[in-house]
Amino acid sequence: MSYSYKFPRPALTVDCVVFGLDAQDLKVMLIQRAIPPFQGQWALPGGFVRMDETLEEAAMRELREETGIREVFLEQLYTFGNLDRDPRDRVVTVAYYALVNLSEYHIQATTDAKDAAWFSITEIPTLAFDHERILSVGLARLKGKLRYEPIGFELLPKKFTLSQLQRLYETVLGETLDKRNFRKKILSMGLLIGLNETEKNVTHRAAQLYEFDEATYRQLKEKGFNFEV
Amino acid sequence: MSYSYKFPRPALTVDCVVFGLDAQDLKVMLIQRAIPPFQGQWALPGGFVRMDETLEEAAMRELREETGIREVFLEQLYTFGNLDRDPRDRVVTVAYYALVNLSEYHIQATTDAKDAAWFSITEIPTLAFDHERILSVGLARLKGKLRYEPIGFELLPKKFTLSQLQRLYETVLGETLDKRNFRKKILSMGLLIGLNETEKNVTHRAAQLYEFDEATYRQLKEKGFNFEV
DNA sequence: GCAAAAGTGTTTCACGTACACCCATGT
DNA sequence: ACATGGGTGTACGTGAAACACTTTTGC
Repeated sequence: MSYSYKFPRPALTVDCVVFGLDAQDLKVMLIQRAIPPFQGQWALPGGFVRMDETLEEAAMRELREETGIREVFLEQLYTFGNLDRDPRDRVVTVAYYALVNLSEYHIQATTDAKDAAWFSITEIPTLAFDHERILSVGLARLKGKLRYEPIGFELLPKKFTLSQLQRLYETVLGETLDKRNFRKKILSMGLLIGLNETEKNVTHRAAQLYEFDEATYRQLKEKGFNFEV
Repeated sequence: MSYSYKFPRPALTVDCVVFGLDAQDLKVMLIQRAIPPFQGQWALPGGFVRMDETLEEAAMRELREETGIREVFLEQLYTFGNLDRDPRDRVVTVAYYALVNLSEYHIQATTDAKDAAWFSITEIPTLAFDHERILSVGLARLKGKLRYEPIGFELLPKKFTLSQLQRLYETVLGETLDKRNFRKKILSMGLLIGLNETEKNVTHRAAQLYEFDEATYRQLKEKGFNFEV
């Protein structure tokens, strides 16, 4: 191959920290490596960046190929460039994090040859490369952003109850919130559309369903509004 | 050269958005390119990542070589990987931003062959590559972080007056702040050490000097304290 | 009728905000 | 003495936090 700039080049990969939320806790998608190095170990989904795709496209493609996930919230996290990340070669990786709605979306455990599975954030196995560090940076970012940007909705179905939303915040942030104060604050922002619809198949009083009002959020944001929970 | 992973590789560079503050306004360090592409145009300092250095080391080295700057606050900003960033080749760049104290530190305009100069943030010339976009992302980050992390002190001399600190916030955030409220808030955090020393060579009443108490900040931070202006 | 979660207001306190005058220093 | 910024306190209003009982539904 021929390059215009004649310098030795690190290999460039993308890796994705994919978060999902189920009734129990926060989950992360991992894949079991089919090939060395770290063959058989669990790792974040990811792979090499091709010459004809942007970084975000590469992250999307790897997610699709390895986990079947499409059209999710995806945002760049951090770029890791330590010298010893990969035992074979110098590899720099651009990490992304993704938020998926685990309830609507029963993701195929396997699309590629590898195994893919959801792990509770409290039961993460030893990971390949420096992926434990990447995961912890991803988790810190999720916690940080959840408070002042409305990204939590990406983890819920389109229609959700206020209790689901509250549980989401409690689970991710690791603290309990007061029900009345939470509802007051969330509803006072005027960013939830109350539907004439309630939960189904539930063994107690059915709760009202809501949708996040993305259009209104964008308008408010332009005017300097700050989402904050 | 021989690589373990046989994929074509994008070239990898680092670029730095270096901010400084003088009596007038916020400044950015630019260098004039000595070689193509974009020869003669202004650009952010930066260059290729070597195989034996981390990304942060590369950013530090480029700063040192091109501008003479050492030992500054440096933090990763974002990684830019569009296909058309460089007309000659696929180049991915990891951008950093740096904060320097422009008053103590009279930076050599030229250390390398290129010209280096400070530009007011309001008078930025056309920049090479996608550096205008990188700069705008850097500025947004600076504004965002200034509010909830004590990074502003990096732009001031070690000993500073409260008015200097307030002017810094006003300049970067682009809004005026109430003097009494600003002092009350800043001092109530207990993170400034009041010195038995005042300004020198000033044509009016000399103001008391303060230092940022980094050690105390770190302790408070561990306990969950959040800096916020 | 009972279990399980939904839904609902008020009081209290802390903090943010608005605001104006005297002081010290150098020329 | 005058010009320039340094330094200081209070009153008010908003929003965060604490807190408990009734309602609905399925079993």
